[in-house]
Amino acid sequence: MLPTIKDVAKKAQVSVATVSRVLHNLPGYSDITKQKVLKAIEDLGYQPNAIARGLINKRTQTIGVLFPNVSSYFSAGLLHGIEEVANERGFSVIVCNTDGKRTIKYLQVLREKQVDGIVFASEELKDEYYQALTDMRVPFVLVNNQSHKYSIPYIKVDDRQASYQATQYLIQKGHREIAMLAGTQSDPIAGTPRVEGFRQALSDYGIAFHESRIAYGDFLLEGGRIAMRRLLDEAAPFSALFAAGDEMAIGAMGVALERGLRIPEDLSIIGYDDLVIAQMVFPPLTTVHQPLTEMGQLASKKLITMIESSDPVSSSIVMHHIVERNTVKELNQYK
Amino acid sequence: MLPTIKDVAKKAQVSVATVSRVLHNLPGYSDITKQKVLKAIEDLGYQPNAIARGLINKRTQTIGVLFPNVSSYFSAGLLHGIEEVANERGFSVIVCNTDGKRTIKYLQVLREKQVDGIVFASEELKDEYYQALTDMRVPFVLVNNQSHKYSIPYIKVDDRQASYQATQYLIQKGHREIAMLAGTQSDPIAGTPRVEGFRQALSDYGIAFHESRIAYGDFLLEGGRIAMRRLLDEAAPFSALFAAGDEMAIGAMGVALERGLRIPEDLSIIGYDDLVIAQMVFPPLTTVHQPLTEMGQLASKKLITMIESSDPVSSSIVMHHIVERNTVKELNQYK
DNA sequence: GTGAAAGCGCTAACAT
DNA sequence: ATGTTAGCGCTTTCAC
Repeated sequence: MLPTIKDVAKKAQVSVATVSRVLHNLPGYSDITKQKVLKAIEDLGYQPNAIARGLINKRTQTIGVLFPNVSSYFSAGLLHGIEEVANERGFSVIVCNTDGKRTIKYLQVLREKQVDGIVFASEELKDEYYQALTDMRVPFVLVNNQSHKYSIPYIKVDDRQASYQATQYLIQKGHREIAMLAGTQSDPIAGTPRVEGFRQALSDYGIAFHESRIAYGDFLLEGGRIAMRRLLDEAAPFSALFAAGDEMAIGAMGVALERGLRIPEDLSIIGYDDLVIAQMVFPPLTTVHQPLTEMGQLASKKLITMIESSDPVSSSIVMHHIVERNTVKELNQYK
Repeated sequence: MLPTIKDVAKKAQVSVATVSRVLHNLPGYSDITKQKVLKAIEDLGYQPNAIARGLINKRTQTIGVLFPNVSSYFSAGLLHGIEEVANERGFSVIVCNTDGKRTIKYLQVLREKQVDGIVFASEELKDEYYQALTDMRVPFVLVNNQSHKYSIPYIKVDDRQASYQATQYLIQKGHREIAMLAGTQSDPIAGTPRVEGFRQALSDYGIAFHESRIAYGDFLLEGGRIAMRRLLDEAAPFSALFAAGDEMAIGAMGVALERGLRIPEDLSIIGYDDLVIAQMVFPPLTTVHQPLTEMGQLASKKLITMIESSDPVSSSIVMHHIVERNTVKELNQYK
């Protein structure tokens, strides 16, 4: 049995109340008692029981984080940031991999475990989830994700604008025949807005939009490969490609290379996300950087602010930027 | 305030003991009371408080996982497996990013939070950690890591053998001039054993070992790049390279490509780990597969077995295997 | 300056 | 079949 506060009290020959006082640096004991207590704690190797504390304080100093897929690079980056500031502020984090179907179940678990707040990442906030979340009466924030229906603090980049700029970047490098590898068509967060940004940029620069030059993937490597083949086989020729996710961009690079296309000489590619792999592939991928760690940090900060002060916090649109590496060629005619 | 068992009892007009009984499907109540209780639970939206439960049961149904770096691909894969089976068995997981220096602090937190067990991943088990761990009196397992001093269940691949086989694979493809990109020289887990396997294979096949043909990196991309340049500049020429980690292998690929070497035509490369990126680079990397998810699953299974039965469990050497992709060329003279 | 005691939400032994 | 009660380890009010 681990030593409890009672053991300490007995050993120091004081009451548990006094032990508790010195534990919390509250006033009300002589210096000599303090020493006795400290010594007893030391001798016994006593450490307070956070469970018992939590029962009284109604605070567990624990937050829950829900991801659809913990092992994606994306989640890993966010988690890193979330865990970092949570830790600094004295909170632990319970990770939950919803796999897109265990969300409700996990919310229940988190409620039973009495977490003090929740980070809800990369998944659409369905009504059902919203309901469960508000029922628990703890604050929560959305990451890489936003709700139009409810006003919940969120942290994300402006997908539409980032896509616009990625497209614009290609245009400014002299490209006019540009194809797009879009994400899941139905995805209201990372799907539609990125396509809109792309189309808007083309339109603003007076470039006709060819429906054939857009193919839909699922953000994953293999989906990117398949969509890329379709593009290469069926679309009007293009000199540049905007992929709405790095994995897809990398899949596309592979397909292009297999077909003997050199990158960027024969085909320019710009990705989206700036996953760590973007700098590992050859040639290194030019892409839109999303500050994942920072987003995670912000999420924790906002959440903990809400937990500790219960006053409302604002949402954040974090800055993306284009990281120029070696997959986009400047076309001669513009030089 | 969330409803408590008392609220349910009052509403159902029974005692809390009865509510507790139906909650746990224990015998001792009529069907009619059961209905009343169930209805009250439903109406109130009651969910039990796991903190209060934990205080009594001395079980929190929570495990802690310590990683030196949560956001590495490596940890992400392990975490995935760990979380998956933990969840199936009714446990939550608290992640801790030790960053190589917060280990002791985290162990303290996990103790205070009364976790039921701990997965200690990818970090050397120093005496100090061992001490803290045993002091908490909860079971723990080691992943990708092992202790020679203490007998703690661990899960890992046989690094020495895997390296031997990777080297052997190159030899069997006809290569005799083989260089190695090793990991951190002092790393007793993933460093030394891999070098030993490499040397042993060369020796067994009667190939002389050139000290110049081995360069040390740090398992990371950039370290791999630097070491590769050194190899290319200073080592006796070689037709094949064994990199003790995929990130380093990919860094080496980039350097080779930059120098105009074609892979695998001019240089064959085999990696180690089979991180998801291995299949994303071009050409796809031949490498030694480590079943990360499976290792994570095993870790959870063993740990939970220890928690629930407190009888000892064995260690596991999990199977690696070589995944043949396109970075190793079969040399003509052997055809 | 210090202690006794109530109680957080729940379980389990003991009554009835 | 159902209720009463004593804690689990801690915090905190109230006495002294």
